[in-house]
Amino acid sequence: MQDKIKNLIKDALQNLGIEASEIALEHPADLKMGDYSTNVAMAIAKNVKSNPKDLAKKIVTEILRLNLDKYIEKVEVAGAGFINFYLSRKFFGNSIEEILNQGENVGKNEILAKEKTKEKIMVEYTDPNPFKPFHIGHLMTNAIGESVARILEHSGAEVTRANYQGDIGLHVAKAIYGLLKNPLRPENSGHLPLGKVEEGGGESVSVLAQHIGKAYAEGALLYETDEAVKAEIDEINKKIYNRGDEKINKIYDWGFKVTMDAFEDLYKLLGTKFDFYFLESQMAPIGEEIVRANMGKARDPEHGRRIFEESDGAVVFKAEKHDPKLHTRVFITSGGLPTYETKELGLTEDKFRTEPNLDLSIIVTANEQMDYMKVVAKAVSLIKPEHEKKMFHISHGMMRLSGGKMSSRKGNVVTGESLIRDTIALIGEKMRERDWDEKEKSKVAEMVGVAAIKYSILRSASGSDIVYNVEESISVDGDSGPYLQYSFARANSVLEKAKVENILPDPHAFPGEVFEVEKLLYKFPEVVLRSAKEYEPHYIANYLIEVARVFNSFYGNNLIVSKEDKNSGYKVALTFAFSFVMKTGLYLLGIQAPAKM
RNA sequence: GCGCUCGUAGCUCAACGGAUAGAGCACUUGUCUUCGGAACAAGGGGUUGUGGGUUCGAUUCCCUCCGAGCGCACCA
Repeated sequence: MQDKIKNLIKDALQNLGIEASEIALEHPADLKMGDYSTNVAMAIAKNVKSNPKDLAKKIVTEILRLNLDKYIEKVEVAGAGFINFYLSRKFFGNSIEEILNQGENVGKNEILAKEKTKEKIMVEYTDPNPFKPFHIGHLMTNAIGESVARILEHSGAEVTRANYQGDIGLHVAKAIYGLLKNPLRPENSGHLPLGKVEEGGGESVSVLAQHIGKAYAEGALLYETDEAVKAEIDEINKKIYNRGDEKINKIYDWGFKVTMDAFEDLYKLLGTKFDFYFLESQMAPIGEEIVRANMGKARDPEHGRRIFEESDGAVVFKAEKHDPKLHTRVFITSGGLPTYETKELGLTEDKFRTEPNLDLSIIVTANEQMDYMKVVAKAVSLIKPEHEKKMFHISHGMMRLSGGKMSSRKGNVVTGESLIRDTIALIGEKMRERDWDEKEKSKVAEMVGVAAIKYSILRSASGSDIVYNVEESISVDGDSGPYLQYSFARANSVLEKAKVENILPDPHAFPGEVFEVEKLLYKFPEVVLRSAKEYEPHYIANYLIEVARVFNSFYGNNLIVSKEDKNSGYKVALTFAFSFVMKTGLYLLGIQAPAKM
């Protein structure tokens, strides 16, 4: 449709003897101003020495003369010289029919399927560290990464999901120190932040992981304040590296498994299934080898300098020599240990070894890591330019807390895990009156709770920080994930009723008027496309909220299922179309759509 | 100090250089014997941080200043 209108405008201009290179066609902000709108008249008025409004009128006359498409109802000049196109009843009926044919495939496109081969994309996200709590930042990268992965799949790419975790390092030593101090035994389970131990028998991995999180916090605190403890933790750190101490090995292996299992439970809840797990300990040697190989002999062709050099006993990369906005970073410490930068280098290499035909490697992290990611990318561009061209970094804002002190509850910080559990509990409370099977209820509460959190992350552009208000908690009405799910569940029960009353969807039985929902539904594929091109899920989130609002309004003002109404079949078709768009849209955000809630 | 990101209603956020800057929350009022009230209908609330510039047109692009967040060598 878009192309049709563009061509129509082009033809009209040509007949008027006017050259126009690019024709901007957009949807007006207000539905009253038509379905498509162009500003060509204003843009070129100056060149042809005419006032925009007169020019617009001329163009419209020419368009009308060129014979209208059956899908275009009318064309008007408005405002300062806009040309607005109104689509016909038939067009909307048609678009509803199209959505019904596509079902949950609605909005699919093939921009990432070049010449019938799918583009291979790896998305790395979440990246929590074993022995540390799953915090709110991990929740953010997970929500964004999963959504981006799904959007790219919907655009024809073959996506693999990767997770990268710091399985060694000082943080592990701190946690193990804490665990040595407070071993986990039944008699001193007073150390546990004990709520109830879930589901029978022994402690769940979730509770055990919380215990490890506390141990880490204690170790981290004492590391800063107590010299003796600091020395002790440094000693533990060495033992972890060389695996020389049997007791520590045992605790390490146990703790690693517990935290990784606890993460896995969360991924399941959040709807993520990873294809690859990369571990820092394994990336380190790969990175070190690259660094060593590029000292001395290897040269940056452009500047003729060594890429890595020694400085104060450490191996550094002076990125500012290549780009004044970058800075020097240490790759190998004076103590001979590889830093995160080196491991990142190894990770990049390992990703391309794992997936040799990778077309694009996307990494999702918080923007606090932006600058050093740029330094690493610069290093990669000098060592393996072919890899650097295939790397893309999505950096998102941080989740900040406002409204009251977060520690005011149980003297605890809000971790990602506790936020999820609290939100689900809140939803469960809201559903208490429902006389459903308990298992079903808690399943739905999980879906709704996760939706509330994911939506609150994905509703705004991913670059900026988002503020989470502890006191008001995550929103469940109005502009929220549950609102989207609710409108879907509602549509679903209307469709159930239609089934019972034996009213079949009929996209041809349309009434004279065009409902506002229809004016939004056909835009879904465009929105998906934009999200895919910009790696920005929030366009979909904003779109869905608008559609949901308009559908709820339609629902409120119309009796959809009615034997008396000859247009009922059309309204049912419309409701079907809405439910497909909503379900698919939610899926792209990584949110499930329960049939009832 | 340097670099990056940002500043929109009381709060949280939208607006691919376009038309009267839009939503939700909160506040005020109305709808409840129709398919799900996690809803619908309506109302008040704005000099888009400041001052310039580019443009037919600027919340959007450029510059000044003010303010915030993040990052700037052996942590990740």
